[in-house]
Amino acid sequence: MKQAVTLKDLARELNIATSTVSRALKDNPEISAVTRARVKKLAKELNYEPNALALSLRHSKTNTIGVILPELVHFFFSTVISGIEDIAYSNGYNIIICQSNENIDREILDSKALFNHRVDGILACVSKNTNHYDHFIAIQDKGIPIVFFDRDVPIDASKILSNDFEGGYNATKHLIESGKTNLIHLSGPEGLMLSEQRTRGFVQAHRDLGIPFSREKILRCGDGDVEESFKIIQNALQKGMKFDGIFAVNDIAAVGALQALQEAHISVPQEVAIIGYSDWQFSSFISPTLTTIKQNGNDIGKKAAELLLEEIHSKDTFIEPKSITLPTEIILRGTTLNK
Amino acid sequence: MKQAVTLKDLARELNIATSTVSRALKDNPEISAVTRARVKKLAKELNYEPNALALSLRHSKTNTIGVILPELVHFFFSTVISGIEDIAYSNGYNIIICQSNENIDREILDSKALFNHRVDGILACVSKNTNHYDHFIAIQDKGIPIVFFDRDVPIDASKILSNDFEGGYNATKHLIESGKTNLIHLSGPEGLMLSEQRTRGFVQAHRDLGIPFSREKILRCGDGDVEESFKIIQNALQKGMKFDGIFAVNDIAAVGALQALQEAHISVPQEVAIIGYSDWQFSSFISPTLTTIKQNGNDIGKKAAELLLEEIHSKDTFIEPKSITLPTEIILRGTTLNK
DNA sequence: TTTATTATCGCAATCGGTTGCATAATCATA
DNA sequence: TATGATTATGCAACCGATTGCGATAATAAA
Repeated sequence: MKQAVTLKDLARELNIATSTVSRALKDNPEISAVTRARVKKLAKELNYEPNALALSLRHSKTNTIGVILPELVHFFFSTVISGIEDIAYSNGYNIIICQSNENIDREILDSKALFNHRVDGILACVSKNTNHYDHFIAIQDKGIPIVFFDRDVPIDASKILSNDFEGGYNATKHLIESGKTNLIHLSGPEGLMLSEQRTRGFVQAHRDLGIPFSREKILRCGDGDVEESFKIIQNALQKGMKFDGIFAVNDIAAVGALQALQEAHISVPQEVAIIGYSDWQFSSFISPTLTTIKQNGNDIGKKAAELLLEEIHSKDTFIEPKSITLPTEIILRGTTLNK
Repeated sequence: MKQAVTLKDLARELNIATSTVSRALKDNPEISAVTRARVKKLAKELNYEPNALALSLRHSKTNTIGVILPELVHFFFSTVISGIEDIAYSNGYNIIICQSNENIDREILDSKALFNHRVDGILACVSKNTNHYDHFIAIQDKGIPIVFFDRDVPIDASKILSNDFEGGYNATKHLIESGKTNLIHLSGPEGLMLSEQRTRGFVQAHRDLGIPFSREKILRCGDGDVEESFKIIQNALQKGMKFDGIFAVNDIAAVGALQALQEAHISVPQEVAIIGYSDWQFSSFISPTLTTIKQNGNDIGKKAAELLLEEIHSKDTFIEPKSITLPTEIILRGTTLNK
């Protein structure tokens, strides 16, 4: 099987030193124009491409950033990746993507693999069940910057977060201002700061707007699939629970709730309004269309990548970690709008 | 800033040669038990991790496979990736994912980047507008195996395809057997073999079942967003075009069609039935739920990765390219079932 | 003609590991 | 005691590039 062409191959062919070839290819003025031309011609003929591994080893720089995230299949994350790619590519960086499948063990393996590949930096969104952070701290200690996004972590590092409190607050406020005052909340997994913030927003909006609130209005919905929230709402209805509005921790949970309501012949939004979170792709397809809180994933990805590159480029001088919280936006659609 | 620990660091600390350290860490019996223990102890203390770059360079093996695909945001592709990951990880390989954004120029850059990183092999799904293949052939010539998936290409290489002809055929047959005999087809981009196969299936089913067919039943729908097919169907209705069934090249196009019909107060599936393709995540959420052709992305990813690994492991001995076509499955739902 | 100055190019170390071979030390055997 | 076998370790080349420094030859200046 053919092997890739190396500098040495070119040098042997032209009967000159590899160092000369190297310099010629990068237009070093110390090499005569004649030699430069000869080298370049042969390089083109043989389709020479430099070995990035060797370069990385030499320069201790891979021009690669690693990305760890829970699941690719989430629409939000795929928009984050697009944002990351935009910034990375335009700065000459490649990216390696790992998905942890919401599993801390996989996350640990991934982080180790990225370190072993000597990525120049890491962008990470921790898994739902990540409850210790040694694997990230160990990498930071080796001098590799990490920027966390979307999900907050108790680590001294830069973070790009979405304002989940505000999102939860505005979602709830919108429901209340639409005339719904008996709300329930499908909350996310316990311990995931992002979902706790949304819940906090839900509670605070009740207080600020003078709506009574009790703890049993919060229904835990941690798995994040349609079936789970479907059953939870179905169950609530069977128990005779009364409510006229639902704030779901994400659009998937909102869809499950919607289906349960439709099956029970409860009209949406007339009898019960629903608001989701994250503006998944399907949310504008379904019927009625789903009101939701949009996090701009693309922006989050871009900001996170920019921040990381900044830290990479000033590796020696210590940089104070920044924490940026991006605003959310409410997308009004059919599940809360009564036309 | 701290630097990563190297073999040399360990050797200096222990006052022995790096080669001894290297051997000790991998339990080489030529090294005395005492030394081995000392080395391992220090390695653990300093949190030594081998530099994958150096290893790769030395062995001319990165244990990494590159993946090129059009867009991550497609549900189908994210399932393919999961399949690839399963196989890759369990065989000790990492993956680098690049998305071409359906753009051949980006695809060329990606393929070059992957080659420069000396991935051991590449899994590729070409972009819609890829019309020449030199960039892939150049890489093959350098001895790096490539396996293509989902979209067929005129290259001598292994391929894992989905049986798009069969899918189109069965979709059409299902519509006809449901009593719909005046069908239109929202077809995919011209030149994309996969969409042409689906169209071929559409035509052949008409022939086999004795249903008259004319070319104007095929409406080109190349962009693949909801708005496009929405307008196409809206336009067709305004022109007074008659039809009682739609076979869409994918679920996104099917949703656009559904919306156009609903806006025109045409009942689905009673007046017009719809069938999509690929079983996107949202297809079971929308109302009515969408009948579709399912391609098992996970299987495609797994098979493709398995085939690639096979070729990687027998790099020297020539391997005859295999072409595997996986069957599709029809998922019956609301847009064709009249309960 | 001799010395100084350039213009070109090669040597060799380096990045962080691996590995064939040589070497030194220890031990057993005749 | 000398020899051979065994054990434990080090030396140095190598993977594919880069780069400081030195070498050589050609040219210019004195």
